[in-house]
Amino acid sequence: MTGGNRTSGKERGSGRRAELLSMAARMFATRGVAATTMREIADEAGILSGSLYHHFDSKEAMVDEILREYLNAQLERFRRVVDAGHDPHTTVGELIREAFAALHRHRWAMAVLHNEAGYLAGFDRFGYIDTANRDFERIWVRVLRQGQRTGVFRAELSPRLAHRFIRDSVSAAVRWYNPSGRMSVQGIAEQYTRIFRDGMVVSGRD
Amino acid sequence: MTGGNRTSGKERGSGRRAELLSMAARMFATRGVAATTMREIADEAGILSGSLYHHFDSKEAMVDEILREYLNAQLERFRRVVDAGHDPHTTVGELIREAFAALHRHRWAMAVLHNEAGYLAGFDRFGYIDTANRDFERIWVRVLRQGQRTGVFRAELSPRLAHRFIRDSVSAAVRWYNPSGRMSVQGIAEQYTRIFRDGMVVSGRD
Amino acid sequence: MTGGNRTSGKERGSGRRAELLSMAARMFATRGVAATTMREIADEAGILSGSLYHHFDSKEAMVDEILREYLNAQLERFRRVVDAGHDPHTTVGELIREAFAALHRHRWAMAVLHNEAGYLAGFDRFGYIDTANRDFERIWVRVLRQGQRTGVFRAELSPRLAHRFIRDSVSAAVRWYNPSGRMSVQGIAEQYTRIFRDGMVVSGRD
Amino acid sequence: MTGGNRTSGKERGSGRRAELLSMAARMFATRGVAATTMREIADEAGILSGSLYHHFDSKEAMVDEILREYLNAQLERFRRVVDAGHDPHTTVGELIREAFAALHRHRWAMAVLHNEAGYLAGFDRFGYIDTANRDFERIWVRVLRQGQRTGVFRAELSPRLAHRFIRDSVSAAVRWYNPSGRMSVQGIAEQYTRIFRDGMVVSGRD
DNA sequence: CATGAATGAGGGTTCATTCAT
DNA sequence: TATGAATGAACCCTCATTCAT
Repeated sequence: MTGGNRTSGKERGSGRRAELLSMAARMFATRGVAATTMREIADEAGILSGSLYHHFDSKEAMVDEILREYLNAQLERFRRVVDAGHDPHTTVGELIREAFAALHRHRWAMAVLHNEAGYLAGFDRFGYIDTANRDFERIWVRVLRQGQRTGVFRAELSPRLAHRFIRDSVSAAVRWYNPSGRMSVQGIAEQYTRIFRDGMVVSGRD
Repeated sequence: MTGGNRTSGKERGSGRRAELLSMAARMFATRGVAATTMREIADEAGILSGSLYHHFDSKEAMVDEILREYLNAQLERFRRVVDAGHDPHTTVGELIREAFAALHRHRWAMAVLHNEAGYLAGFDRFGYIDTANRDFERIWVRVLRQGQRTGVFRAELSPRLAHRFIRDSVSAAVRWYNPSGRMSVQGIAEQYTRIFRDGMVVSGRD
Repeated sequence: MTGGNRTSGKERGSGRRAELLSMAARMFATRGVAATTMREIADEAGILSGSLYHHFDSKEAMVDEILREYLNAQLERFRRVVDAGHDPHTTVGELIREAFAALHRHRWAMAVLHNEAGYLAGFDRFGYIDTANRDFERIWVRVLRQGQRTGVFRAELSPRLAHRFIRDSVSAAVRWYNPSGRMSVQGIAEQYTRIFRDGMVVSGRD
Repeated sequence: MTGGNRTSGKERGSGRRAELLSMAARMFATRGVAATTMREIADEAGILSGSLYHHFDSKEAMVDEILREYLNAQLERFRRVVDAGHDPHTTVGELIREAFAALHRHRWAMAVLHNEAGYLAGFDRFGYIDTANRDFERIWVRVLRQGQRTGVFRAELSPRLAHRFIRDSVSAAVRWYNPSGRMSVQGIAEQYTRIFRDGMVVSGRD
């Protein structure tokens, strides 16, 4: 009765729950969902596999919760960015910044989402991922189109393709990004943003 | 490793073999390796699961063969590109072209490699993937550095990061690229190359 | 075994207890003992499954109590009937009436006893069921034999078989008897008694 | 490829299959379906539990096959009896004879059907049991009504109740009937038929 | 080459039960 | 009395793999 609000049979908000979920997220991201067993998660937590079911309805439910939390939070952030009403150039910069911030904050969820897309597509219950992806795309495409109309972004680029380009580059980085490594998330963000905006070739050429 | 000769007890080069391997590759790529069962592959081929073992030593062996073929072919192609001795700008263009060509030719192998990195890392026998990745990186980094020295590419970019950027963007595209869709692989390649080189922002701004 | 006193560590006689036991009996009867989980019983009662153990030692103990109560009460009634000293014809009629009365009063216990005989036989602790069954048989067989001696009942019938016949017909009815349905327990009893006594064929034929 | 005709994924007609199914039927009947584990069945057959799934899709599928075989065969037999066009008195006699014959032939299936009605009702896939029960009832009720019209059977009896009476008496006998015991199935049938027809009380009385 | 029966390990999940709070 | 977290054993089922035919 720590959290107070009940959802689907199992309580949310308890510290233990969050802890277990975070462990699971890391393992799902690192080894793959199918390749991570409930027993392994339980072992890592120092409990028996059966005890996990006191907190979560199923393995799928754990994945579900991990993904939903990330998707909701990120959509919220993205919406706040576009609602701020900056010019497209600035907005895109902010969106990229938020995307990289997620690389840090929601590292494991992003990795699961990125790595297991095919696997998750096999389950009806994860249909909302597609929906969320379309929501993300709509946000990006709108601001990219705006930028094209105002002459900031190249008119010959397909906004949907450009969105996928950015999305995939950032998402894929989750696989090699090391929070305790030399490259900070800001460092990567700066370099990537540079390429997105101005490319690798020095101006004046080509 | 040229084919036609025997490797690990099972014969190579037979048409049936290639057919089975291609089916398996598609399924591994689409549903995930762990989530694709030997029986499913056999079902798809119209044989019993046990019969697969007349062609391949194990499931891992199938994945192995799929990946090795791709990695060897692609390394070969990349080497031929750099050996041609063009200037860095042209070479990078050619490398990108080859990367996108692989998106078409080795679609499933690329997808498996991209999606299952974490899973495959758990097996000793797939250690050569890391080796190959380092080989790829070395090739890219060398030509990018050359371009920076000759002033073609921005000096402030990390060549290794730039490589990852390109590699990830292309690899991730395997997940949504549809050979029978509206966007041809050349179309995608052109737009991506444009961004890699010149960015999304129209010159003269920012 | 009169109630009110303590038996095996848990108190008897509390209203809550009886309520829980009645719920459990209904569920055991409807879904089967093995197929009814302690959690389901607890859910129905609005408590947690662990809390059931404040009232009962175990699931078996619940079944035990349900069955014992019924068996004791029914044996007691049967004995009172035979102790009344009526003629066999009347006594059998009274016994049948009591059997059908139990169909109403001890509906769930009868159903459990009837349905789960095989399952319960696997437990030592339910050995008393066999004993009780033999007690019942002894009562019936004695009065049936008496009736055969006095010429009321057909001499060629096996009293033990006749007893089983009656017992099974009544017990099995528990499965489709619906207290709020059109057929009252008295109505069923009358028709069944008619068949037991005089058969379905109109007199004078065959 | 022994049987030749395929049904739902697993082959029928193989001797091993029938053997396994018969073992399972006996165990389901004796201990209860829920209380019989796949491992126990496999142990009894001298194989590992996983191997059972080479022959059957699931535990439910085994129960299903056991019940379907019995229900289909018995319905067929009953229909053949009524199609013979005898008078109601004879027909009912034949039906009872067939019912007791099933007690011998389909002993375990009958027991499962009789004992686990409540449990099986929880599964959608066993909905056909209800249908079959209604088919049986229709057959019986029709011939009983006919008999009432022609004056053979007491008019005051409810045909549906009478059917249940007979059905339940016979079905319940499966629980104590012992094929190697003193009482033959014919012996039981004769006594039961006597009661059904003429009751226990000697004619002329009451 | 293919079949079909089997293995053996393990996977997700359930469930009666316990116990500190 | 009740909670909630955990146990531990078992359950149904899956799956890569083997092998006699």
